[in-house]
Amino acid sequence: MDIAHRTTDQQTPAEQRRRELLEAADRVVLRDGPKASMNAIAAEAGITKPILYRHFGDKGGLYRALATRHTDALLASLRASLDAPADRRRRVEATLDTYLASIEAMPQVYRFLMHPAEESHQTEQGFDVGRHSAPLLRRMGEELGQVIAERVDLGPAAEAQARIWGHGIVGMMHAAGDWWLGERPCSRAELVKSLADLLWGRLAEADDRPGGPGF
Amino acid sequence: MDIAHRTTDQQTPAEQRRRELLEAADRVVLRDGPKASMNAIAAEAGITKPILYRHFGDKGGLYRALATRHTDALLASLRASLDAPADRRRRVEATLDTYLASIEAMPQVYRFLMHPAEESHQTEQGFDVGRHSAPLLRRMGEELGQVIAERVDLGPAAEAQARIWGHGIVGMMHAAGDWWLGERPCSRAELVKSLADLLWGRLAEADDRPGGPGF
DNA sequence: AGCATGACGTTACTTGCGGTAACAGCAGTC
DNA sequence: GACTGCTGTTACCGCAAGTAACGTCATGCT
Repeated sequence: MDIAHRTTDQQTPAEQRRRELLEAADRVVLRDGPKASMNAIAAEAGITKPILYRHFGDKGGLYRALATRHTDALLASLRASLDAPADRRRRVEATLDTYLASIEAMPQVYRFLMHPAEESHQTEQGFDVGRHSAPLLRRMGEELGQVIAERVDLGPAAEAQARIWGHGIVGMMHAAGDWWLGERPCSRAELVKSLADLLWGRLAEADDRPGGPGF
Repeated sequence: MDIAHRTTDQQTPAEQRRRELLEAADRVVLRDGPKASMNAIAAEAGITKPILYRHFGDKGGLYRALATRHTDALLASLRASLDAPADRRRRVEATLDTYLASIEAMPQVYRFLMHPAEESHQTEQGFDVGRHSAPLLRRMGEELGQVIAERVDLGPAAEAQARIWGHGIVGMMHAAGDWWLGERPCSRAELVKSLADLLWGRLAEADDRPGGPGF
């Protein structure tokens, strides 16, 4: 009685098993969202709970492993867009579009990554507030900040500025994408163009409207 | 035996009670974060669970009531900054600063509003993905989009553009603020200035750095 | 061979939370 | 005085996370 067909024989059975479990978990999370239960995941994998716990420690561990996989994949495609040989505006638009296309194609994955619904029975309160935010946003922000620092000449205090911009731009992309995905008020291309325009300072350039409210 | 000192006698006991319960819940959520249990909240209010459920239906109802209170408060102060009589750059900076000052002053509240950790025992999967995002972001985005549409002359397709920008800018502010609150890499004033600079198109103006990586 | 180690797997349990009966006191009110 | 409606209670259900204790088979060491 052998396993039906293993993808590659070139790795330890433990790693192989872990991959299988992660893939099963993936299927369940894609189907049920972040509220997928450990029982359900175990059942999907054809086993029972304690094995999951032996492999991943706790639910957070499993989810972290899943998130890392997807995050890595998304970051890889973003890096590709960021590294395309074109002028800055083109690269920015390509990156925005890549991100939006990804979340559009896999909304469940996106939702899982952004709202992990964490819970640790013993979180200390107070100082490390922001830590619970979706780690994907942080990673993307840091990454983009680094790219900006490398490529754009920002004068003094460039380092700090670049990081701020990285996180800010990622947040802009994320929030706009989240809203767009829910309401679909326009095409993806329009959204990309509008966001790029925003980054290109069109808010500052535009005139006031006649008869402003404050006067 | 009278209640110690009631704020106003001008309301029905039911409303009065509801306010008291919400204040107790507030205290617990501020102390324990979003994972505060209904038991704990009930205990803090000096009563037991079923009363909470009679007043708020379920946990989501209570949290929604709490969130609405805080969201309204934050939006009110943001509107004040947005309406200050000054030029656009000043208003933008004032609004950013107001937001950041708020989350800096009440990080627990902020965390609660942004990560409600919702759960409904019967969520349908698929179409309404983004719905679970923090409603505060949506409200702020819509609000800002409206303000932009009212005040800024954007030519054709102004409506759509303004909403996109509203959500985008709010997302930028949020993500940058979240990161900043966690790492405190610079002063609030510096963060405000950098973000305003980003919105003012300094990313587009800046030169490439000598020796870009692509070539 | 004999035996220890350790991965894989199970059943059955504990704990804790959201949520819900079912019941008890105590207004007002016709 | 009984009816209504509010306050409050204890005690329970269902369910999910996480754990304990046990069984089983392969491997490798002496």
